Amino acid sequence: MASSTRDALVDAAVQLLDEGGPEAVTLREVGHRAGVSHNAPYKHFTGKEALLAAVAARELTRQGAAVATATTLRSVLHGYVDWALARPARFRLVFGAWSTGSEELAAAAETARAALIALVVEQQRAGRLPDGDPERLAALLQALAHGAVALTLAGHLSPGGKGHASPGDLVDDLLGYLVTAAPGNPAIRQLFPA
Amino acid sequence: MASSTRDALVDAAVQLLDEGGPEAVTLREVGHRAGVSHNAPYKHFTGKEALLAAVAARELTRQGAAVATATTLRSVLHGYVDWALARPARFRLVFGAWSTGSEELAAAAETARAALIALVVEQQRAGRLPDGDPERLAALLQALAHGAVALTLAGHLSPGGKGHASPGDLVDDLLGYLVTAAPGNPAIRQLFPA
DNA sequence: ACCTGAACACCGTTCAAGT
DNA sequence: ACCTGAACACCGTTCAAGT
Repeated sequence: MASSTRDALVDAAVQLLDEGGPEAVTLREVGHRAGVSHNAPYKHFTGKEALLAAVAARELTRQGAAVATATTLRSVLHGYVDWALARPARFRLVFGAWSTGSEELAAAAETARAALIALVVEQQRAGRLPDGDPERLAALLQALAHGAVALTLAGHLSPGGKGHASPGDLVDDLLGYLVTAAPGNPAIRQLFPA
Repeated sequence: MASSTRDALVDAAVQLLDEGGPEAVTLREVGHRAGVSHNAPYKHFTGKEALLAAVAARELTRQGAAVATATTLRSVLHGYVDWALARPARFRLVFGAWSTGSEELAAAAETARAALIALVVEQQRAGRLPDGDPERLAALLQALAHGAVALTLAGHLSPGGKGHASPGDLVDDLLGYLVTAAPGNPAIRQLFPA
């Protein structure tokens, strides 16, 4: 209760972001929706970017928590894709260009990364993913999911209805190729016997 | 010579974009650097976004031409990554959120896509890539390269120096997995005989 | 400690006017 | 057809002042 104004400001900022994109997030309108004056935000945040960083950190923290509770690697990646497609403005904000690196945001990103790596290790032990540095394999998976969403949002992925590969499809494609190259594949086991 | 002012405006915009990011691109400074008044741009472009769209289209057109002249799939993807890392502001602009879709930009994207698909088809015929829809495979490759760059620029990829996988490394990783799953791999050929 | 109202500098855009 | 200068509305930020 001590600083409920701060939460109200972040809430208003998220609301405006979803409604009209980043240019709709003005400190004046944020303050108005939070029931305070147009420069009250400066009593809680250094400036506009610090407010947006708080929004991004909260969003990424929730996303990281969702990753931690997920059980399968595929569901994590599909959850990532679904979130980004449903809330494109939040997705762009979280991974946008920050002039000052918020440590809160970095911590949230690290949590999500760790959860993903744990799932990769688990799948590697089951022989369903290739061997090798799990961090690097996790980076490969996240990069593909991220890029597929980003290109889709930018309209640069299969503009026509022909080769209509959705981000979810591409995630499944990659997982399939990795399974093929995994030690659990009998053909691969023959090539590289234990 | 008819509209050299237009080119001067685009040149100035690119220069400002590289120097100080998108917020440094103000119509006033663009006009000043082009040697005209602060609202002369309105005689050549609908508004600021149209000017930025022209910048993006020119950049993507050049990128597409580079793809068309490249000989190997790997060199195309590494060229994409190197360009994005060297000119992050241009990369972000090209794939940013456009409220109005410039057809010039869309055409440039289509050209680059077609060149990439042609290279994929060629590699498939050589048995060095898995079979299947080449458009979809091209989308997979582009999505990975794009996502690896985007996460790196956002600082969300291997922040520590430990699992230091660069975008170029991830591109090579994916190509390696795809080669493993390709018909040219003897183990795979044994599983799926022609 | 938290908030307000006025004020400043800056920017995108419009308009009347010039050649 | 292309350009200029003034003007308008809007926004981020600062400041003096209030409780």
